[in-house]
Amino acid sequence: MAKLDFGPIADTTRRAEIVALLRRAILTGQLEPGQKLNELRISEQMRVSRAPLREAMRELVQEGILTSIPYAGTFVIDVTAKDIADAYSLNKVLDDFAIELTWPQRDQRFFDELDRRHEAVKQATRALDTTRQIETALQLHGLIYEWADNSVLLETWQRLTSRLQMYFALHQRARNEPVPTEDLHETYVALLKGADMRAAQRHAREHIDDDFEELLAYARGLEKRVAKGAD
Amino acid sequence: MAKLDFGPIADTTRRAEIVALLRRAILTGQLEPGQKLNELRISEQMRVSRAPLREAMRELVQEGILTSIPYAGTFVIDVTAKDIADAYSLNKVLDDFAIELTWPQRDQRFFDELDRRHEAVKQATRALDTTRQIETALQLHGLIYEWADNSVLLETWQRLTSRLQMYFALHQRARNEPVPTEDLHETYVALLKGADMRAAQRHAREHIDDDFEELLAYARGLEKRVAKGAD
DNA sequence: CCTTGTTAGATTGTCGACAATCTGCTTGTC
DNA sequence: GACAAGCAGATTGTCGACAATCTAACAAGG
Repeated sequence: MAKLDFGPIADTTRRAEIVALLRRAILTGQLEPGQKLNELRISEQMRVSRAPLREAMRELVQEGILTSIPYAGTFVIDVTAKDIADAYSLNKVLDDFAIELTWPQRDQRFFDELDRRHEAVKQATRALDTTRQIETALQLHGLIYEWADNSVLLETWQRLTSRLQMYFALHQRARNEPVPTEDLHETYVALLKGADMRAAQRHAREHIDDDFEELLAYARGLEKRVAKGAD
Repeated sequence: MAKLDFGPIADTTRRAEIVALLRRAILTGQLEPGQKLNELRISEQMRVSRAPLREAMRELVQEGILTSIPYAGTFVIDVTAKDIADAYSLNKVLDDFAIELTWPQRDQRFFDELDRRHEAVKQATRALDTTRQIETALQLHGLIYEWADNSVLLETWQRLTSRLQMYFALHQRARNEPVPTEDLHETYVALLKGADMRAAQRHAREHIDDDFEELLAYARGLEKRVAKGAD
C-alpha cells in the first residue's frame, strides 16, 4: 500500500473558526491596535453566542495579539517601537539557531519546498497583493523553523510570526504604497542552498535588518499614538 | 508626596484563579501527563460552572501545558524525551542571549535580587521542599530574562519555564529522592557578578547540561509510557 | 469651582440547560 | 466467531439569561 499520510481533519468547532476569523482581522490590520472588541456586537455579527467567542478571545490573548483587562474588555495589543525592536532582535537569534539545526537536514524536499514558497512570494508580488505578500514571505522564512525539527522552537517562531505579520501589515497600510516589486529573497534562497552556513546566517541577520529598519522608523513615528476605544 | 508605585490589583475573576489552580496542579505533577481533564467533575470540585473553567483551560492550552482535541477532551501534555531535548537546546540559546542583554544593565539592584533569589533556593533546599526548590531555582534562573528588558524574550522564557518546571517535578517525583542538598548555583551567581561575560555564558550552558542530563535519561526511560485516561 | 456620592446604562463574568458528538456495548446477520 | 449497524450513556460544544462590575453623567455639598 502506498504510504500516503492524511492531514488532520478540519476543526469543526465554531471556536476554531472564530479564532481564524479574528486572527486574520487582526493580522491584516482590519482591527487596529488598541481597539476594543465588543463581545455582544461581534457575536451578533458572526451569528454565534458569546461562549465560543470568549474562548476564542482567550486563545488570542495567550497568543499575544490580544490583551485583556478584567471587567474592562479585550483589546488588540498596542504596537510600540520597543515591541518591534524586541521581536526583531530575538528573531535574529532564533534565525541563527534555526539555520544551524536545519543545515545538516537539508535535502531535495527541502530545496523543492524552498523554491515553492519563494515562487509564492514572487507571485503575490506580481499580483500586487500586499497582505498575501507578507504572508508568503513569512512562510518562506518559516521553512527553516519547520525543518529544524525542534517543536519548542517552532512554536516560539509561530508566536513571533503573528506579531511580525501584524507589524508589517500595519506598516504597509500606513505607507499606503502598492508594494516593492523587486525580489529581496533571491540571495537568501541561494545561500540556503549553498555550502556556507555562516554566510547564510550572516545574510539572514542582515536581511532581517533591512526588513526592520523601515518598520522601526515607522513605529517610532506613531509612538505618541493614543489607544482609541471601539465604536 | 512619596513616589510609591502601587502594584496591579488582584485578578478577581474566577477564571484567573482557576488558571492558577490548574497550572499549579500540572506543574507539580499532581495531574499526570496524558491525563484527561473532565470538565464536569473539575467544575463541581471547584464549585464553579464550566464556562470559566473552559476559558481557563483554553489559556493553558495556548500556554502549552494542555492539549485539546475537539469533542474528545483536554489533556495534560505528554512528555517525550524529544520535547525535553528541544526545550533544553533552545534554552541554551536563549540563556546566551539573555545574559548578553542583561550584562550591561547589571547594577546593585540586580546583584541584590540575585542574592535574594539564591537565598530562596538555599532555604527551600534546607527545608527539603522539592517543589519549592524547583520553583525558586527557575526563578533564580529567570532573573537574567527579567533584567534583559526584552518583553518578547521574557514571554518566551515564561512559556518555556512552565514546561521545564513540569519536567523537573516529574523527574523528582519519579526518583522519589528527597533532594540534592549541595548548592549547584554558587558558581553561576558568582560569574554573573563577575567581569567575564563569556565565562558566564559558558558556565550557563554547562550548568544547563548538568541539570538536563539526568532528566533526559529519565525521560528516555519512560518513552514507552502510555497515555492513560482520567478516572 | 471642585469634590464626592448616586444612579442608570452598558459590558463583562458566570450560570444552568440543551444540542452535537464520541465511545463502548449490544444486537443481529453471515 | 467475525463484523457491521444501531442504540445508550457520557462528555464536550453552544446557547440564552442572569449577576457582578465598570463607566459616565448628574446632583449635592463644601
